[in-house]
Amino acid sequence: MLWQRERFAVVHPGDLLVRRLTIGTPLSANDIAAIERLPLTTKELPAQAAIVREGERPSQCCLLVDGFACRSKVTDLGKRQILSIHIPGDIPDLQTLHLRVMDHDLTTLSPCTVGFIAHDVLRTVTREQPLIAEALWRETLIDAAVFREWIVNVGRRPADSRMAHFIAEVGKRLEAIGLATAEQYELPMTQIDIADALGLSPVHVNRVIQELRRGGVLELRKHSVSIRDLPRLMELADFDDLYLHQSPAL
Amino acid sequence: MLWQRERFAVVHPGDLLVRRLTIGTPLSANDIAAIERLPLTTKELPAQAAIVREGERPSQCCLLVDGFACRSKVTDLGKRQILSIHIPGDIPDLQTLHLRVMDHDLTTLSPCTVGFIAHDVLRTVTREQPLIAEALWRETLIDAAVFREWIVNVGRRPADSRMAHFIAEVGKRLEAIGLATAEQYELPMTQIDIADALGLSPVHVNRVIQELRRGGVLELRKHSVSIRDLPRLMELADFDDLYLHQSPAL
DNA sequence: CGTCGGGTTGAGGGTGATCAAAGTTTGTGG
DNA sequence: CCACAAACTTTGATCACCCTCAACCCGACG
Repeated sequence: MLWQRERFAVVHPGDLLVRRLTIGTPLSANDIAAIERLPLTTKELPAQAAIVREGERPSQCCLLVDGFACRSKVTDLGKRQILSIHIPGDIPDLQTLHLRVMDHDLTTLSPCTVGFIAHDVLRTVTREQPLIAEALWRETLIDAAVFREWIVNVGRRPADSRMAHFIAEVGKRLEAIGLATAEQYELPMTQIDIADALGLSPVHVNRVIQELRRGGVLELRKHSVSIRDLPRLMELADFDDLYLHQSPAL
Repeated sequence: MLWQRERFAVVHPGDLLVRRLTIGTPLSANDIAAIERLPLTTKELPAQAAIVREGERPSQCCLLVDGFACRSKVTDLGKRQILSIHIPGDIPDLQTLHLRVMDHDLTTLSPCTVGFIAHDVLRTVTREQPLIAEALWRETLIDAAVFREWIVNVGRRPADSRMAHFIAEVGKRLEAIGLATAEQYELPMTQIDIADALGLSPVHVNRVIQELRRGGVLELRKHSVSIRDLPRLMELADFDDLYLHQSPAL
């Protein structure tokens, strides 16, 4: 992943945020300037590091500048469920701005660069510039739309379809930020992680991957995804990218 | 449900909204007045009526004044997944304020009274009074928190536990608005609906209900839930109400 | 009284879980 | 650079949870 870190090192984290927010909401020059002025302290984290944990009351939000992270919960029986995957440009704990206590964990999947923005600064800006508030609000709404699709995925799709949907979603989102082509991307997750994201056992995930490989749909080897037959994948996945709301709000 | 409709008929829908929003966010008298001034057109709907459908671009949000509703999606194989249950005081399509196109359906479960608030009015108010925006934003964040818990529920809990969790959640939320005691409430859902909410088959839902009944945990008969052993239910459900964020934001 | 939606029951099967062990890759320290 | 450990992947065998199909029952309602 080193190439990736270096690639993003040249991008100012504030720019990353501006680029992201202006996709959905038309911001004024004034708004954009305000976002760029946001004080941001960046930090490097190793893989598998906790960014925030369930029960904590953070006083800042985290902008993922580089690397992959995920949100997860653990049941009383010790089973882990991954709730979402996060990629550069995401603000995976934006909800802490208005929900004080974390109801789940946020963890890095790969080595990450994260930028932290203090809640009080963010709250001041959003109160003074309503369009910034709306742009951020919209981000959390897209988040929720993805959660909804995941409920459908784990609730109603068979394992192969579930897997295909997951691969399609992550690919689509990486493509939107220029980190993937339609058929090839890096995914720093073990089969155990994928199992936790899909609500399956690791053993079954392994078998599904092999089945998709044999079927010529996709290759999935050591953190690298290659889609061999995109139409088949999409059909198997029952994938409709509407829920990602990647086109502008208006 | 008639007693319920009459009960709520005396409450002005605007009050319902004020009461709900002030739980989480401290609003000024000015804010409260603005909310009460919001023009609201109410409408009566029968059970099983579509309020908004996937693909539509509504120009208003819907405040559920009385009755039950749910959000759902259908896969290409025709399987339905219910994404959330909504009770009086909820604004189940608040996300349409910033995400133009609906990515799922919103349907009544019982006869409902709904109040509609135009997007443009809502947008004006939220831009002028940031605390109202924050209060509404917070509502959508709690929504998302519930979605997350549902991912865990369908992804990682066995059928009986899943059922128990669902019953516990709805009870807890109804209790918060004074529509249920801890052990008794009305739930206008068929076993088919419950199956679609839990990602199970109707037949299996039936068997799980019987098992819980025999075990003395709960009764569930024709739209009426009676919890016989609340501690057992909670334990079985692995239920922690943290994710409902029912205590104030601050 | 007949119909219809919903609940209940039984039989049989399949998807995916669990358990266990053997490969394989990765990383680390000597 | 090699040796070793740890983490991850793969495979096989067995099992259970839950699904499907099909029939029947029941109460509500026209």
